[in-house]
Amino acid sequence: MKKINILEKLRSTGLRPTKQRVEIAKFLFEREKTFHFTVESLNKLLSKKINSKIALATIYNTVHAFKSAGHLSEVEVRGNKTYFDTNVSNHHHFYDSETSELIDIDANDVVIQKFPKAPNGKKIKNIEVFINLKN
Amino acid sequence: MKKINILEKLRSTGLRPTKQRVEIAKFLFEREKTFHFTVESLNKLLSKKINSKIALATIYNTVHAFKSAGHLSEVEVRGNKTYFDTNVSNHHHFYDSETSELIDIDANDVVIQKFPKAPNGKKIKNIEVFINLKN
DNA sequence: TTTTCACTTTAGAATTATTATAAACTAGTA
DNA sequence: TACTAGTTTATAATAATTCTAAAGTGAAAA
Repeated sequence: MKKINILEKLRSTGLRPTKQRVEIAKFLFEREKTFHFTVESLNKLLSKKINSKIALATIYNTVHAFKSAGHLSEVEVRGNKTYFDTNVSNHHHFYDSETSELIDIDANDVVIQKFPKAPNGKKIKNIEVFINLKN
Repeated sequence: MKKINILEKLRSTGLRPTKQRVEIAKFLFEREKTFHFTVESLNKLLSKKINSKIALATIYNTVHAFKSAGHLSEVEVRGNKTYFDTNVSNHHHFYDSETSELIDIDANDVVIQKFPKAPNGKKIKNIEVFINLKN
């Protein structure tokens, strides 16, 4: 993935490609594997990686902007921090509470044979499977 | 469920049955249906329900003590608050983000036909299925 | 029954994650 | 080039939770 695609990716979703957004987008999306992070971990990694400092508030703004634009998904994890995932396709997760590490599971690797129908006037938005690990 | 059972329930798990713990335990466990709550909601409900005020820190302490003792389970919900559940058996959840409401799903109502094996030296602790609802 | 002490409660301070504010900055258009 | 809406920034504010240390208490021992 080249820088030009990052610019297009941002513009295509109405996000003005500012210096900070491009830096963050390159860091997040120019990868082979999907990437899981919290705002805190991203902030630390970015401040090591790049020379120019990006304000923490900007990282929050940007991550939320990317999420709203569909470039990131938010992963539910027990605990106080919010995890994000560069994999925005429908998929599931392993969670290793020993290391606080998330691992993607391809949607095709999980088959749910039976599940209840939604209550009263509700519909099912999506089903998330979360496999907790131990040693 | 009678008060004597509450006392036994606490004692059997090494929890000294203090006035506050018994009050909270009665409120949580003397119910027909399972009960989902956050510390904040529990605090509000308790301060309405009972005359003697219980400190917020005590509610935190007690809920965590009950969780460690296996009398409560913690439910993963996207967002900043931690939800607890009086249903400690293996089961799943609907989550209605419109109302922030959790609904239990019996373990028997979900059948997972296929799931990946745990990575490297890890084992699967449990599998949680989370069905997000929309209107 | 009284004493004792480890466990518990409490109010308030501290911490942590996140959001709000408002002033300075800037990408894209006119 | 100048303008403007959108963006960044430092800092303050908020919210959830944990910490602290002093006072209180259940239950075992005397």
